[in-house]
Amino acid sequence: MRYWLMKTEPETFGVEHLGAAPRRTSAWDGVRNFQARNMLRDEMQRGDEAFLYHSSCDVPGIAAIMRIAKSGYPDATAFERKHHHYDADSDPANPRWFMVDVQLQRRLKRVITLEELRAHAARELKGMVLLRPGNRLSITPVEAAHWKFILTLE
DNA sequence: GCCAACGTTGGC
DNA sequence: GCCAACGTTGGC
Repeated sequence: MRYWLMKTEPETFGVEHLGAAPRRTSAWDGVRNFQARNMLRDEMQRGDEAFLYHSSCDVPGIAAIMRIAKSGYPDATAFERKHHHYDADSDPANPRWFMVDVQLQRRLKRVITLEELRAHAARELKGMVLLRPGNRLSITPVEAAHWKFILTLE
């Protein structure tokens, strides 16, 4: 089992959108970056766990834990002409973009902020992809040791 | 294959 | 709103 961190803007798709109904799953659509696509398509497996990270907001940070409920499958929004994420170059016979289904496991008791994570960047969280300068990837792998440490901050 | 121009991301 | 850091595009 692997661990991931998935970024989202809370106003667009935050923890509230995942929530409420138990066992509800949501498709993580709209990823239009090849590196992230490769992870969605090739690496993320059902049962993996992922931090839900809120970006572009007042307090960026980790807000919840999700479980991958379904491994990668074609992102159908790429084929919908009217859709915000439409991509004319994605051929339904050979889809370019992929998504996974996620399921909320639990909200964290509090948001673990980017600032806090950065405070440990030189030691406990050394090498964490999220903290690398210039990183913009919306999906990043998380090492098991980092995952555990972050939960101790909660 | 190079690289400049451009668009996007995302913290601040 | 600013801007650095990337990714993508497209001319050559």
